[in-house]
Amino acid sequence: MRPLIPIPTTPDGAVSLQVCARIRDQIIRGSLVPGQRLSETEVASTFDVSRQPVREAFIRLAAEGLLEIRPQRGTYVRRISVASALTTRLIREAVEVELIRMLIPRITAADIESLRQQIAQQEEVASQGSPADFILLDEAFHRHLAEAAGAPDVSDYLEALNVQMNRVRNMTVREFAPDILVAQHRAIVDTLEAGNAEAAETAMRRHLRQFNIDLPTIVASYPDYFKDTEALTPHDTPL
Amino acid sequence: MRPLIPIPTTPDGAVSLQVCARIRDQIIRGSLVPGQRLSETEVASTFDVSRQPVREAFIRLAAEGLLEIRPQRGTYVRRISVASALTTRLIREAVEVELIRMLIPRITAADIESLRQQIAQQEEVASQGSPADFILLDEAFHRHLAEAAGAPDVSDYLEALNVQMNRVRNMTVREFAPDILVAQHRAIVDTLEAGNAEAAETAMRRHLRQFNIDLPTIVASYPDYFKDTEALTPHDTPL
DNA sequence: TGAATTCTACTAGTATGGAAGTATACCAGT
DNA sequence: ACTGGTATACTTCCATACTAGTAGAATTCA
Repeated sequence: MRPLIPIPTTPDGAVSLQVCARIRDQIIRGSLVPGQRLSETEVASTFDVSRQPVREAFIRLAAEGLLEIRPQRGTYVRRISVASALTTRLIREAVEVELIRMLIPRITAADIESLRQQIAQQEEVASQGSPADFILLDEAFHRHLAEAAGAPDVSDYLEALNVQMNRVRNMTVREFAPDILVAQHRAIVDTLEAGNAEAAETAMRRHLRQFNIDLPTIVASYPDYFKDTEALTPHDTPL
Repeated sequence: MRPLIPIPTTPDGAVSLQVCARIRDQIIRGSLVPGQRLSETEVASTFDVSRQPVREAFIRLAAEGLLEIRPQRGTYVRRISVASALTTRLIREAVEVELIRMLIPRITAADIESLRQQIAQQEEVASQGSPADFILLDEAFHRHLAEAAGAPDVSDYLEALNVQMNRVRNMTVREFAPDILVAQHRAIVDTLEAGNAEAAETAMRRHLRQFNIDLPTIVASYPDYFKDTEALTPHDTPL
């Protein structure tokens, strides 16, 4: 089995939570690959703790949809469901479009400026940074949109929805082309600055549907990281 | 402490999951009230199992947002956050409006008929059934809309989002006026049948914003079932 | 009387042993 | 060669004992 990367001091509270955080990180960043087996005993000895906290960490991660516990059989890193990735993307599009609508009448010049600065940062990281770094900036961008729209809490839910999609992005370093996303971000800000509601909505939809364009290639490259691969007939028409 | 209702045979698999399911049910149906304390030992002896499976059930329920585990202190039925209830409602509105848009071009006569039948059932239950029964019918109605729109999986996510809102409905039997909701359902179907996209969208928004109208009264009646009560300045304008 | 302190009875968290179940390798019989 | 049974080495799950940390009552001291 592919070894777990050893701990570099996680100064959290309960051991169970520390283990949970570390494994979650490794799954999202892709160093634990979908389908891989994780044994309670093995992880316990790796982290040098007893089995119980590991078990509880597994339960939490299973609840988050990152692990799959098959009773008396084994625990595995959950494969990414294509169907649910498509569904969460659809939900995200609906919500972000709504945010755009709320945003149009109340966006300020300061917002525009801040967003442009973020895009500049994204441009740098896009050329030289890792996908994980870019994802952080991307989330910050969308979070700013939600805040400016007057519904900051929404981004918490959106980011939770995005976990599976981010796993995809992180494991496909090659196929991942962040510069396209940066350009789309810029298009969104341009239309927002112009106060053109319809164009902004379209720009946002096009941006989020990029995922549907990329997904088939990725699934073809890493078929056994996914399940439900037959679901690849996205219900949305390309904008 | 208010006693837990003893088990009436839950034929599931693992003990941990049985306990989890029973407690979840009691929280959602309101027989375990927000803020109430739940001791691992006490629950364990009530269900006549050891502490460990109870503990694991608690972890699951905490991940679902139904319990709050305060380390070394105690475990409590989570109070309902007004802020997050408002946020989830907003998200739901965005998604259901998107479903309406997808639905308009593809809805069939059979769909309309089925929806009307469901409304007839709702009318019966509204006058004599319990909130829990009505909620089931309500969810079925919205699920049918999602299926007809070609995105059946969306309802799974929506129902998960709705858990906290349903807790509110279940504990407020008095204030709960399902006949208003039935009328709103009928308005939605009417506009859908007419093929009027804009009107259907408006009808759906009005329907879902009913929650924002009801919430202040409910919070005033049961203040200590909530936290964040100061968040009660909903960001949406009444349609 | 009042305030600080210690003691006690809780709590959740962890460690460990063993029970029940599953998959696989091995071997016997056809 | 192939099928069927069995032993074995796993797995997750549950029970129990113990640790550590918290809240509050009782006690002590000013």
